[in-house]
Amino acid sequence: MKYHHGNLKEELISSACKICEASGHDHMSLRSIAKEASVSQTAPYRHFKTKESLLAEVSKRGFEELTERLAAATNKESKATAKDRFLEMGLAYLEFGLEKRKTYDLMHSPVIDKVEFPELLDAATGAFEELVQILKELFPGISEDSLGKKCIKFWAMMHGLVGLLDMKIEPETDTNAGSAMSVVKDDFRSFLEESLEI
Amino acid sequence: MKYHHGNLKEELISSACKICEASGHDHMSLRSIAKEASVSQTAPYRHFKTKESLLAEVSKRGFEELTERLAAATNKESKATAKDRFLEMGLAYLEFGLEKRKTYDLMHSPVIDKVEFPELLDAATGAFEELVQILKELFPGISEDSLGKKCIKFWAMMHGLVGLLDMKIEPETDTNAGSAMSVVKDDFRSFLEESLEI
DNA sequence: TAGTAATGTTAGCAGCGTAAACATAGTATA
DNA sequence: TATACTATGTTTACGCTGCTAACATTACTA
Repeated sequence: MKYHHGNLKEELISSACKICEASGHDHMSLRSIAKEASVSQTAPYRHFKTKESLLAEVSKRGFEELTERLAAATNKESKATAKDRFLEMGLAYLEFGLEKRKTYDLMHSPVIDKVEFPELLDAATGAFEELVQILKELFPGISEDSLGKKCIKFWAMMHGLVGLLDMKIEPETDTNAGSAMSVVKDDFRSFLEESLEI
Repeated sequence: MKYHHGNLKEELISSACKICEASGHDHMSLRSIAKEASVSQTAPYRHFKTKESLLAEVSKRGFEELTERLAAATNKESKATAKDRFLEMGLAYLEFGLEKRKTYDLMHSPVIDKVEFPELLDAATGAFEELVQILKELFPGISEDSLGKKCIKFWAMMHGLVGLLDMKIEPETDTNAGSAMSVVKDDFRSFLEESLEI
């Protein structure tokens, strides 16, 4: 029986990330995470005060990856116009949300109180900041007030869109031409371009 | 010991609704619901196949109430213009989301798979239909395609807004003038009016 | 009035988060 | 180098959970 794993904390987090994306955060048990890391059921308590704090770490990693993706999409090094990079960012957000659906759910789940985990709040805010920056670039000299409104509208829309796209609520128009899935997938760029008018 | 409660199913649902709004859906236990209804721990199983199906019923009631509120806000009997009634609807949506925050979370939680509960999906779609109707009225002769886009954008934005307003992610601009809370509470109507341009 | 279906209870399972007590290993100090 | 201390693992156990099975009571129906 060998004690001292060496890098257990990190391995627990990555096990947790794996299980989260595979089964969803409400099917994650501390015991199954420990098992995945080949360690006793209570070992995680040497590295995390509660289960919630481990989930918070998973959520934080999610926001960090999202931030990276958004930053890459709006990369100033690119020769693309600010508008094009803005559109890329919107696409990147949606892609992350749909690709890492269950992690995205955890990130937005009320199960984890962000107030209790300042680092998680920072990570979430960091992702939001990417939007703030590109919109500042798109609308130079914009007032703080207008900028705030634009950010909120766009962020909220993107967040809501992920939910709709995943069929949590599927709209129903007469011809079903308005299916969220079809509308956005068919012409996401024009959809986003129009959104700039918000 | 008196058997046969008489109206247990309904009482379980209302107990569940009460506990949900009080503690949040992840702190609801079947046992606490049964206790609230002064009945044994396994009694609910005579009326609900699983805990999830009871939660689905709570969620369904939530969508029904939301639908009622949206319908009341856009009431055609009213002498207000279509635009005003549209704004009222937006306000009603936000009010519901913030007022019944925990129920709203359950309604949008992935814990309940709407595909497994067609009646829940119907209830959710019913709420969405209220938006479709008022937008049709606002934009007579609009194409199905455009209508679909408008609906999706608006619905997504409102949903995202509820999340932002509840500080799940609080935006951070230089002066904090862009706080979701302040932006929307200060001038919700103008915020929504601009949204019509989407 | 007898038989059956509906609806309640009790007992008990396995899985959960977590705390307490104990075991081992690595590190700092005498 | 010996010893104490700290970090990090295990074992055991508690109360709570969703759920099943077996049983009890009441309501309905032939």
